[in-house]
Amino acid sequence: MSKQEANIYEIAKEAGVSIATVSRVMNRSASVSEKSTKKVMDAVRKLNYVPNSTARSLSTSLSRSIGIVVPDINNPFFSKILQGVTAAADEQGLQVVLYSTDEDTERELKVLHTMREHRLRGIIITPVSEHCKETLDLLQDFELRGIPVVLVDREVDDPHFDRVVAQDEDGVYQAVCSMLQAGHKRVAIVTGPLHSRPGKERLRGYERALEDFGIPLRQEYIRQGDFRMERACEETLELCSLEEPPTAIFSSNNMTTYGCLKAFLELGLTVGRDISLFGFDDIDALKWLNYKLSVVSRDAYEMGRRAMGLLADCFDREGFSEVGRRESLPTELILRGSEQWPESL
Amino acid sequence: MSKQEANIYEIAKEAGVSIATVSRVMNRSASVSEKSTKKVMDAVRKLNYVPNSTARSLSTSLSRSIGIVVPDINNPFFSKILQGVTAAADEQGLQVVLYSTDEDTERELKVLHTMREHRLRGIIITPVSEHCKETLDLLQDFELRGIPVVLVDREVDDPHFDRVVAQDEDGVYQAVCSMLQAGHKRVAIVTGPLHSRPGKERLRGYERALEDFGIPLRQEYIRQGDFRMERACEETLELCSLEEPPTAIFSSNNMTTYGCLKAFLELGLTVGRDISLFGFDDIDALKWLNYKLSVVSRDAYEMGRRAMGLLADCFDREGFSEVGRRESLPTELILRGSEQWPESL
DNA sequence: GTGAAAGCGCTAACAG
DNA sequence: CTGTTAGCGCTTTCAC
Repeated sequence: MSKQEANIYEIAKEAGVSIATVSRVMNRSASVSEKSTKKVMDAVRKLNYVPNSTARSLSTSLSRSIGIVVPDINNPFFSKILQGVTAAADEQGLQVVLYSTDEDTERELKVLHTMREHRLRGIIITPVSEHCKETLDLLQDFELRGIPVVLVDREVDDPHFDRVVAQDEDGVYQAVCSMLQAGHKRVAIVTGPLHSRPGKERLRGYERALEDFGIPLRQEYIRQGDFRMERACEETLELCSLEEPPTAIFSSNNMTTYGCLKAFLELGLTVGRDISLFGFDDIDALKWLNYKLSVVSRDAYEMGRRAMGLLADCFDREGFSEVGRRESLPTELILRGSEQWPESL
Repeated sequence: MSKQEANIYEIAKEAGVSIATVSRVMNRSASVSEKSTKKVMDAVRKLNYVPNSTARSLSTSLSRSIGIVVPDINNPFFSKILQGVTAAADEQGLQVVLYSTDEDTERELKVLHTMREHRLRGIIITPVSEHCKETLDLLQDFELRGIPVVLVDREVDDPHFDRVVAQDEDGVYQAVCSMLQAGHKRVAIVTGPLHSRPGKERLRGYERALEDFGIPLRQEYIRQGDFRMERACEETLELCSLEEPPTAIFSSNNMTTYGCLKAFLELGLTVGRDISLFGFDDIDALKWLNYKLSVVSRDAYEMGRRAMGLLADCFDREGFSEVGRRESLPTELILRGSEQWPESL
């Protein structure tokens, strides 16, 4: 019953060499004679030795773990990002420490504080809000301490950080154009929170498309949402009860899309027959159910991978550049027909 | 540009006390005079000091992080568990290190190996397979080293570990009974992998229900799936093309349910009109879309919390008991009508 | 090619 | 109440 962990001294003793030699063998850091190597390896096997990474981190003052902060683990978009990050981190031999903020600024600050104690090598984060001063301070503090930060999807008021985002505006622009081309004149949008880059950019794409088609913006067609189903449902209900309701709606994210669909159900409206709908972010469930919804799609998994890539890059470079790099991934228009002019109109 | 981290010595010097006093103040581990406390706190603020948890871990040989190993981050069931675990861990001041196996035994072994280097305080895992000897060895090795392991949902061939599971058999039994009560005589099941507890138990629930209703089992109605959509779709297609096709199907998990629905779509069958369906695990997307599917539901979030609870419990106790505890959470029958005798039959 | 020894930053006796 | 000191397990000069 050896509840004890063997340490480097025991291996050295067992192998009849010094701890320095053991260390060299374990890290292949310098050449060691074949004879010594074998003796060490035998001892390692015999005592079932595994080096203690905590001690190693302390000694080298270099951690092997990165932190990732997501606002909502359950949203498929973020779990895909998480998947991308963990896959890429694994390839680099890095561990991923997971933190969740539940879209709550208070929790975000708390999380960021505890993260400071744990010597993380770097941080990947989708901040709750883009204008939270305290969050920004904390993130800057990390960089000051030599811990690089990479933003994903959402940004903060500081061009300094590296970031990976999608070309939201462009995607939405094309999506709305496709609706307008289909003959729609009254196109509405349920936006995301306008204090965040994604929310703002998607709205801008919508506005630009309307302008290009010479269609004046109507304030009552621009409903602000919060990327959550409930709110989106309410806004959609109100949209549909306008004197002159829209014939098409653009929904700004996956949860918003569910909200729109829920509202349609309550009103007895069928997409493609009574109204048109275009969503942002593809939804596996709908796809599998063969629900013909056109969407602006992006590769969340790849976004996660890229974020890890940028971070790993920072590790290699000395110092930090004044202005962060910005990886902007393309979006893809997936047309499944729901953008077309509804049959019954 | 203080890219340097302040350490306990600098604080001690700045405050004019010894490092022991600083340590005591930071940990409230012993009483320190008000005067000293204030001096230390001032120094801490001035130098923006944050204790180094790596050094602390090494010194106390007590880690503040636990590892969680999931087979598929993207499956909502596991992301809910993850949510429960992180929430509970957070309350205990513990960090969560995330590992993903992608349902691959090779990756699981690799992950488990790297986990040994990182001094985790405990481990929560849903193993890929229940009979993998190497995985079992590794898990036992953790326990031997004083690192407790808690199993979630799936088990391994060793009663020693603590575990949290759902009462799958019972839930499925009741579900199938409700279909039989509705008048169905030909009820099929698309199972999960039968080398895992969930797969086996759910099949047993199905069998027991049929027996209790005096309906002989028909092998052609028991189709083995793998908890994935594609396979479930194929099996369902075959089921429906039998000479005497079933009038009702029980699907053994959320992905399987998608597979069944996909098959129905291809065949032009509508649930509730042409065939009955009962699923295991509720699906948010379907619920939001007001899709009337009856399901056996369980609280994955709570399962995650319980797992963390059991683990925390192990930390407090000395030594390990011979036989692990087993928390068995109830399932809930959510009847939405899809279990009823189809209209058109 | 190898070993001795000085840290990495902190905790925890042990004296005072 | 406070300071001194010896580790925690490993890496890394610096001699030999």
